Amino acid sequence: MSNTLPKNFEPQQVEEKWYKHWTEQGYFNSTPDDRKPFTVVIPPPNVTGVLHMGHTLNETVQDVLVRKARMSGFNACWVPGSDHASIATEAKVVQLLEKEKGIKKQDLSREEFLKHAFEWKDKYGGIINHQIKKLGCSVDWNRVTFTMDDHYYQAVIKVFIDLYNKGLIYRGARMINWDPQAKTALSDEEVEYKDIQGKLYYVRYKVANGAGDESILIATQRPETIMGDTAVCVNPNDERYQHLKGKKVIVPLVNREVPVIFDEYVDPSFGTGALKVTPAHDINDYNLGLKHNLPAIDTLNEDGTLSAAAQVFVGMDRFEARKKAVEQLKAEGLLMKEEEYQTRLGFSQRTNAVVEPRISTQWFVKMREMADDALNAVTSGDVKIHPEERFLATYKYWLENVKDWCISRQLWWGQRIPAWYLPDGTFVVAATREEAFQEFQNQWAKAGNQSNSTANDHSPFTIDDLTQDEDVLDTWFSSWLWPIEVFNGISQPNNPDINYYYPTSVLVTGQDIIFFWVARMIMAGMEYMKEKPFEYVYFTGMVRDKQGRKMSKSLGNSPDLLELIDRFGADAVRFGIMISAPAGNDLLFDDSSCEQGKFFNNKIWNALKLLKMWETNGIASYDRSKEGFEKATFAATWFQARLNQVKNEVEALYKEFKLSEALKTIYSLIWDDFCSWYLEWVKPPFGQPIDQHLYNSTLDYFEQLMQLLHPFMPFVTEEIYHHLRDRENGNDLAISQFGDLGEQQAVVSSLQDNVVLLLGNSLKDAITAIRDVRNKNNMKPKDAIKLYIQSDNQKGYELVADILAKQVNADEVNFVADAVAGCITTVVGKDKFYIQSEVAVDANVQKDQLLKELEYQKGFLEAVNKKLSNERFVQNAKPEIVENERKKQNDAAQKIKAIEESLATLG
RNA sequence: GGGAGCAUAGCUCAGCUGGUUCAGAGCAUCUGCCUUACAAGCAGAGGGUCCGCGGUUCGAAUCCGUGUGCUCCCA
Repeated sequence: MSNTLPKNFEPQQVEEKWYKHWTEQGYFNSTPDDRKPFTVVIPPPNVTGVLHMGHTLNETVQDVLVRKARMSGFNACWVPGSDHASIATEAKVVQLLEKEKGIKKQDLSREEFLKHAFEWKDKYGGIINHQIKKLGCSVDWNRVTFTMDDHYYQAVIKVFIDLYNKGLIYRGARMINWDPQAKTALSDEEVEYKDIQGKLYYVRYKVANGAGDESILIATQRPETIMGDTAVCVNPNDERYQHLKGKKVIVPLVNREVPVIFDEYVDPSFGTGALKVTPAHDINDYNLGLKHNLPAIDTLNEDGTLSAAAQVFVGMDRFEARKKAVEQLKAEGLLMKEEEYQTRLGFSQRTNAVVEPRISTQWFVKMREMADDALNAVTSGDVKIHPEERFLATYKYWLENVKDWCISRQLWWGQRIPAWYLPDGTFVVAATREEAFQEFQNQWAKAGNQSNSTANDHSPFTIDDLTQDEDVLDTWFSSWLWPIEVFNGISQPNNPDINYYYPTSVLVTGQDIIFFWVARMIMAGMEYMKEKPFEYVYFTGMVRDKQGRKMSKSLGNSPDLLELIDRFGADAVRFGIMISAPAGNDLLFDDSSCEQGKFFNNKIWNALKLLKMWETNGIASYDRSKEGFEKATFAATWFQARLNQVKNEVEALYKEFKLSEALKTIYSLIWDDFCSWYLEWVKPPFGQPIDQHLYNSTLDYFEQLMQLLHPFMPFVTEEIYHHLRDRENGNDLAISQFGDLGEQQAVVSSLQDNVVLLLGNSLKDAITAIRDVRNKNNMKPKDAIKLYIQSDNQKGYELVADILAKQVNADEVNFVADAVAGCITTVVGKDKFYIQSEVAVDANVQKDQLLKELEYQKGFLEAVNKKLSNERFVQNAKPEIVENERKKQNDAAQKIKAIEESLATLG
């Protein structure tokens, strides 16, 4: 331990040193034992991504909870890992291959592409882990899991097969959301809707065999889909179109005759009341088509260009085709009107391409039953959501209205769907080609095709005829197993880890993935573990910039985490994000809060320096009477009481997940109570030795404060912990247990905590009031005063008189029974303080102040009197309330008396 | 269109089951201090019709209704 501490706290060296030490000691590694587990699984970030401020918030919250649990007797286990993020990663790999190596995806085989993708993953996947380390996260690095690890891959396949066998997965042609850029299907949740200024086109459809120019006017937003029209629909009650019953109309551009159908679905007041029906390209039209048995003509290719079926504009992009279609309709005199129209369009969450409703054969999960289980888990209170009021309703609504989940993606990066096809299109679901072949044979045999010899393979197909489904599974179809499979719970059911760590304790995540992930994890948990995956879900808010804008790459308003850590230190960044993060609310993040954290580091560091200086100056052991001891150690007695009080407050705040409040409370305890009050109270005169009791107590308190703060700011606290006292190897704050430090209180006092706290408050109030007087009267800090106290509680003030004298620079403190002439008076509560000074004072200043106070107290008293004279109040209010009012009445009267007396002495 | 939430000091927010220890905190502002832990600091101070309007109540920032404004989710 050295006394040559640097002027300021230097985070860079300290952080690296401690993180290395903690991990080398294995403090973050967990294996099952007799203690209760506290399990957290990290929401796996995208493997190729970097941590943004949202992650920073999430990881910090988790680390706070995990460290707190580790220090509270739990076997804390925090599992890190990452997600393969199929669409996002594949898009990135495709893009980079083209840019860096000039390779196109279509020129690669599946195997070649995957090889590139894994290379990419190995190269960039480490960034996230590095960032998590830099932040100080206490994750178990022995448990790093990736959603494409072998065991995880197998688990996903196993679950797919199981759900298929249970009839919960099916394959079929449905209207799905198609991303023409990524060329894959999307789930409903992957589509984001935005308000767009569009146009409504009024197009004339001629009536077939109609008299002369007879036609029907149709309003559409998508004239480029006209070629796919297979009917025109009107409301059966619409007077205007009764005459069209049984008639046909001619679709423009392609001149196809289609029927006019009648359905109440059509809103007669919208547009012209006539709707063109394009079953292949609109979900509502699709449903109408099913109902009326209409053909669906798919006029689009998978990349969003027009297909041969469109007959015109073939190969043209859909938006280009829209322009052309409008031009041509105009030329043909069929376009009657264009009008501006506010509409909502679906965009792909990943590529931001306009999503195309498309009929396509995909794999789906039936959600109804599993959704019910997931709903029960939450409504029964088994899984508790924080903050509940905000998210419970959203959660319920989604689950009650859940639709089947489209899980197939036309991509290569991900778990390949374990379905095997024969050339005729029939398929089986099986983990391997061999199993699939066996299954086919069984089916073939069962169907009565008994082989006529002893040979076991007489089916008309060979194993080489089998082809595997080309598609992979939605990323979330693997993520939903996360809390189970990070402990190998699917691949090796009932292993010791899963039995010990599951269900996990708390899931910390953003509210934006409540459906994608949280709800589905609960489903998977209930389905495969018959138990919830976590006890609590804690939703953090969204991190926005100072102006309230969402942080995003395109706006460039998201700070780089490593750079922030570089500038402020990890503790300061953690402080910055936590201090501005009220539970569940969005938070406006600004660098300045990190700066505040840095200042805080420095403040603590300087308190350490002060203690080191005392050590150098010497420690004295005084012999004292009991009274003398209590007097000398009042500050310590008070701080002990205050510390106990705050510890309880913080504990309560943790229980409610009010982490930001907890940090504020600790911050204020350290800065205000410890540094500003306590240390000043016990500080010996310059160069003098400090009382041994006080010194030891101060060390104890400092230790406990560091322990209290450690979950939030692990590095600086660990560093200081080791500076405070010499520690044996293995005695580190990171694994210290709450309650173990400072249990044997250094200062034993006969005074009750609440008495001490009250007296402490009076002392603080008196100091502040007297300092205010000094300030207002322009006294220099060096100008000493003489102080006279007139109080009912002389005994109490005697105990703290030395502190008071020091804090207000009084060279004399006396107790008096009457007003002292020639003094400035200040009234604190019922007590009067007379300040005598050499400096000439302006009586008006304090007179004004006293008058102001008098006015307030009189108004206050009047209000109380009014209340107490109200019979209905006295009758109806609770007795203790009335009693309290009487007390207030009495207090106010006394205060007024004290002030008036003081005013009298001023003349 | 359906649902949820929010509105308190210049800014960001606390205020649990209604009652002047309830009108608060942190930033920001102003004043005075380079006091040998810390000027990245210390000591003080000022600042609010608790969004508008109704209601319930002895009593409303708090409960109810309504209007306005904002945010989010869903179609």
